[in-house]
Amino acid sequence: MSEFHYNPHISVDCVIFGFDDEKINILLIKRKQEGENVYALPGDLVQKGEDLDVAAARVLFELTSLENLYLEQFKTFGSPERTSDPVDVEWIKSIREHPEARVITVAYNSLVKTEDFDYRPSSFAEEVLWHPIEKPQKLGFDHNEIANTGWAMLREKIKREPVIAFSLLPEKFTLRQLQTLYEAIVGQELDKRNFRKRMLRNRFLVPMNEKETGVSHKPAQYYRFDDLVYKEEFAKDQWFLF
Amino acid sequence: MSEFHYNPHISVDCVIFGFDDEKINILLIKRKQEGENVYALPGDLVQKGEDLDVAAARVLFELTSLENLYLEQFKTFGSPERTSDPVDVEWIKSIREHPEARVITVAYNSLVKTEDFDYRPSSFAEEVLWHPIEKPQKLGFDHNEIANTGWAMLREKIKREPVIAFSLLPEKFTLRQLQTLYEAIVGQELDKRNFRKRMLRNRFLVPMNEKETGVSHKPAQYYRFDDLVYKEEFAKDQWFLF
DNA sequence: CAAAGATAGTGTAATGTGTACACTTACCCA
DNA sequence: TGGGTAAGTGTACACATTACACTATCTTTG
Repeated sequence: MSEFHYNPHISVDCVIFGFDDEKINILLIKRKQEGENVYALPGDLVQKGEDLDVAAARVLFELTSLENLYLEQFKTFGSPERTSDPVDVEWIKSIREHPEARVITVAYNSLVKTEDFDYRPSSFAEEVLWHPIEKPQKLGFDHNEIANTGWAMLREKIKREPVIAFSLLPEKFTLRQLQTLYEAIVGQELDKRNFRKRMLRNRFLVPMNEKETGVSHKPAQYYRFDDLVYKEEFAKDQWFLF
Repeated sequence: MSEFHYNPHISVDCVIFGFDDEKINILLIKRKQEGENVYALPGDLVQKGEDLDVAAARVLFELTSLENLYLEQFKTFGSPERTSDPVDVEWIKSIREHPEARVITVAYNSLVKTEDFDYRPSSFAEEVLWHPIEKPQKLGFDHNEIANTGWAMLREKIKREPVIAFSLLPEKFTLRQLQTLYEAIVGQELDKRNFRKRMLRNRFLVPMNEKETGVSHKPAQYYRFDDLVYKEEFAKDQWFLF
């Protein structure tokens, strides 16, 4: 796809969250410049006539082969200086015709089930990796600010609408996985009995006819998230808050 | 200021909220086109080298002469079709050199104390008016979508961070005014005693040595909002939720 | 095959929070 | 001075949150 198809002034960047049964990670791409590694968020210029949400979904699809992911625009970054670091300018020169142009970027949060994820090389990513959100990592452009803002927005949002957390879990999961996920998000340990009590009164959490196998302790019940029950009964209510 | 100074691809639009002791209004501008009135949100193209937040503050200042208003970016609208209604195209032609350009707009919510407000004519507004947020009004471009989204975001935000409501009230106010404001925002009546009980346990709400005068009933105590006390003691806590 | 190791799974009592509800007070005005 | 009007006040009940310790069930190993 030639640059002719792109709007050189607008890009999208994606903060893609995944959960590895222990902590929250974000997906970074690595670009190679003269031996030094520079990490960045996946993103791309918006194409001419392309809607913003579509552009973000396209970036995600090119990277993960996944469609219909949880995707939410959270903020637009437009500082005139945001792409003027010399290292970044050099990188832009290597891939675009108008490196001097001011680019405003619309940032999106996305949630993926790690089990579904199988990344493939893409036009803008030489290498892709999961990076723990809590571990500092210098990123190119203003991507540190973007990632930090996205993470803060996600934590706020999940308090208000905890159901989006299920986008980070496999189809079947144990209550222990669910609790670990919430602990990773709110950043503190939660009481097991109270957590279960609150969760299990939500009817959209349905037990499956299946238990863990191959574990050297009492096997856990598998549950699934029933989207229909949620929409029918809980859509308007706030069902619990931390 | 000539168009030379503007970035023809990015604009800001402001949803400006005010409270008239009864209901919430938003500030609209009226443009005159061949006798028919078309209403729109105040907004403008972003200038070259101008930060987005600065552009929004500039639009507000040009319209209200007020600075340091509550101002929060809430969403960016970038549908390729958003400025293609014939009536809007005609309007754009009359004020800009490149009417065909795709313009992406960054939308901001703003809160003003109506008492401070004294609008003046500006380059983009022939006439300015307060319009009740609950009363339907067709707006140009995609401004209905923008205003509705802004209102929804404000209502959500104020549940999480109720303190921003004080940006809509005068320096001194009664608890009745405060309650009416909350009722306008949440869209339902609240119990007087419970409302007071919850409010008065917040130490940043401080009674003044002053009461209402000239009312034909028991005069109400005036209160003020103490920003310092709020920041010191309540910044990290959620102090109440509806 | 029995015991040890590991995590799943369970209930209750105390405290705190939200909700519903009706009368008295203080001022103005006629 | 009495009537009109909105301000201001407290209590009882229901519900939600919190703190906390033992038993159940599986695998592994000696």
